[in-house]
Amino acid sequence: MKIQAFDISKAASATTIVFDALRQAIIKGDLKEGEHLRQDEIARAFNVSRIPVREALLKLEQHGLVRTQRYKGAVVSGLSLEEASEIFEFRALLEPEVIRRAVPRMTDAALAEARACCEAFARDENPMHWGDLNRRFHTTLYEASGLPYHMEMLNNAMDRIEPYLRAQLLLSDGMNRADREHRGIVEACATRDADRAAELTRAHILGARDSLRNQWQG
Amino acid sequence: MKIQAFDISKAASATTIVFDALRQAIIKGDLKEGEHLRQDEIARAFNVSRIPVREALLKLEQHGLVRTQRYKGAVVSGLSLEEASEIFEFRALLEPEVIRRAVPRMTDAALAEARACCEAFARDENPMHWGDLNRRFHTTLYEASGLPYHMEMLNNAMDRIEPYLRAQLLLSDGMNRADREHRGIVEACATRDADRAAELTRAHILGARDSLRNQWQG
DNA sequence: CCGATGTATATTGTATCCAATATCAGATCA
DNA sequence: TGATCTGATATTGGATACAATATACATCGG
Repeated sequence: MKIQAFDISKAASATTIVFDALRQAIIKGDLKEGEHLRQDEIARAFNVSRIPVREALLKLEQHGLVRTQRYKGAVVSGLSLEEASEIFEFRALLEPEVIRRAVPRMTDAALAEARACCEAFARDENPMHWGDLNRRFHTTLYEASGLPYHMEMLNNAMDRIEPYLRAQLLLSDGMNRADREHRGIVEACATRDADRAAELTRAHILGARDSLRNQWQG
Repeated sequence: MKIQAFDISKAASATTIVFDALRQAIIKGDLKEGEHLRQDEIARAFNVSRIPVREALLKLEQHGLVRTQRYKGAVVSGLSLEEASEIFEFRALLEPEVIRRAVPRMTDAALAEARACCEAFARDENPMHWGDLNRRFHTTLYEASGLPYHMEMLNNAMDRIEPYLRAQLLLSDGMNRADREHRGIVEACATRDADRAAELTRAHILGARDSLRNQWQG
């Protein structure tokens, strides 16, 4: 077999295409908090019937990205400061443990990739990319943990606070500080100091939460 | 208004009815790991079309209770020992922190209800009720935490390991030990010793994980 | 007899249609 | 004038119908 084959059962169904597009739009902030998502409108936009749209909206609701009310439809669900803080605290609980378990099993390739993320993060002028790079950085470091359930929960949590994360990076010092802290975490991993990596990760996340709080409350 | 009114928009849609029923059936073990869930069959059983059934299955998939493949349908998804262990560890990370935050705000009524759960738990002869009572016990203690996101994640985690939890309680000493540990946790809460409550909770969960591992591998 | 291929059936994915409910503008009445 | 009722329209929930795909079985050639 010379042809480039792949598992077609994982190919995109209409539902997943719509879901991915809407998810991106919400996370990236193109669809804003409180905005109504009309099934008919979305269906026309994607040239499908309302059925896959409804299923996509259902998935978005399960992910907490929209809220729906019977016969009223779906609206993009923002987070209060309290709710966002709680999710940062959720991360602050999980991620230190995840990285602690990952450090002993981390390959040099993973470390190299994490460093590359740092570089790209520091160099990239486009704030729209920062969210992605930040996420790739953390995911890269966590992959070796062998804790897929934790990772899934974290990805979900990240989805919900991504707009806040971006806002926080846009602060005067947000970007520089994140960069500094990221490099500290990588170095702790490189020296196989799991406890230190965990503690730095915890401080990194709680610091982001505090800076968010200060920003919002003035 | 003398009539007993309630928010009808929260009334059960066909989708939620089917979802709740299937969720219960999976959690209670009536539907077993690997079993196929045929849309048509379920639709006939509930006397609805396949649309609400599909939406229920989608929700179950998001909760991790079934796995679906395009054009192949949904099967009840069991957990390997590894996966179950990881979820216990997830709980062991979250629940101590949740109870720590709940202790200072816990009302006497909540403590009384938790104690009542203990009593009912110890007295009830029907193992089918133990899972529910165990869950109500923990939920009661956590409610005052003011951490709804954590609670939601925990409820989801509990759903997935409920069959394992029941199996573990059925062990010779499982039930007695759980009862003892529960009472210890309540007393720590009653004396407002948050750190002790957290530590006991952690030990309680990790102990359950270990006993599960021994049972399965031994 | 064995494996490959074609065909029938079962099952899921999606489109279209109808019913139930919400929303909003105008009419009605104090 | 202003609040309430009433219908028209918009929108969602659910049912039915059709298309795409998988699965099981029969057929055929060797």
